[in-house]
Amino acid sequence: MKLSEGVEWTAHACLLLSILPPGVGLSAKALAEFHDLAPAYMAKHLQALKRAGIVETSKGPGGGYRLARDAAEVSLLDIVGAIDGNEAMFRCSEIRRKGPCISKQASFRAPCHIASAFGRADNAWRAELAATTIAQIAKRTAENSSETNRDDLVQWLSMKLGEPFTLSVRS
Amino acid sequence: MKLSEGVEWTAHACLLLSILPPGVGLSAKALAEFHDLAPAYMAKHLQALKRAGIVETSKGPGGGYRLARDAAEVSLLDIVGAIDGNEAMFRCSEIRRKGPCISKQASFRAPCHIASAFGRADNAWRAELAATTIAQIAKRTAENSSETNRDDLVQWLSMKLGEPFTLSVRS
DNA sequence: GTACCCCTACTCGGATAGCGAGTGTCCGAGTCGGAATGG
DNA sequence: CCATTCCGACTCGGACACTCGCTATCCGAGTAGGGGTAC
Repeated sequence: MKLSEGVEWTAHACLLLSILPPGVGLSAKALAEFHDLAPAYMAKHLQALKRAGIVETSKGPGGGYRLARDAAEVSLLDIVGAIDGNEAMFRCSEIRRKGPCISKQASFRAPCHIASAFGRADNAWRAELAATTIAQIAKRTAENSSETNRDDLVQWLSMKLGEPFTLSVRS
Repeated sequence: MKLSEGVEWTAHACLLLSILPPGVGLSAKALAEFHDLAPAYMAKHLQALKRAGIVETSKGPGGGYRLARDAAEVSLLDIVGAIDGNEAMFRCSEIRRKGPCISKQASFRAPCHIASAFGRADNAWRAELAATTIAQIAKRTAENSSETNRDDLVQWLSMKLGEPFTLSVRS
């Protein structure tokens, strides 16, 4: 019952990608370096994001990963689904139908109430994640960041992109 | 991000224990047999329930497992905590503090908004499970069970307990 | 007949193997950009 | 000076080992109850 480590990695990666100008991307190596993570492993997770249609890729020099759609259209649930899959945490194997005291005349038209309860909990969890987008997180993070941190970020991105970079608020 | 199989096993086991008269228990072997499960593995999970204080045990002939408190005081969250632990699914490792563009003057007084969002989702999930008790599930299951199923259950329990057993609604 | 004792069967409880998903890494396929070259 | 070609470096993408936690099992510790025996 533990979320994959890659969820945290890719969520932060998407957060970084969301502040780039449209059409501009960053390589897996750069995205890993930014948070001091293993480059190869980060690349593996980013491939999962691409398979899910969250990011697009370009090969060759100057290529890399960029968001495939607006940051307001990328939810945390999308990222979780891309990395860990969309299966429910609780998977009912209908053990109530097994056992010695189940006769052939037994009927189970009603759903298993244990599975139903876990299903409701799962829906509540997913609803909360679906309601949180990368754009929202980026906005809140920007509002709480210090001047120093912003300057360092701008300088680092300018170096990595090979062109002057300025922070701009995107919807 | 998958719940342990033992959660389903022990939830159904608690459901069965909840309809027994006070002070009466069932052995791990019988609880496993009832749903056609591996006895040794079921015993392992039941030990986890005991460590969590959900069930009590008695050794020797006639002994076994019984609920340590009223079924209305046992929630699905208690069971999940006993089997899978109480740690949050998302564990923030604060990677935002790592990396080359974090200077010594950087300040992170505000919490990580990604971790906050996952924390809210976790709380929603746990709240739903905490609000569902074994007693509620037993009540709903009883209301939806057929006459045949109830008779088979009564007969099986009478045999296992070695004394006549009758179904009674408990709060 | 009664009280005591022992013994057996039954139960829990922790210690011990096996396996699969997640973790971590590497090398090949493809592509863009620029340098070199010839006109 | 300009167009073309070729080469190199950079990037993604999938294929390949490794580790840890869940799965699964077994055997020893402890106990209640019943049968046997002595009084």
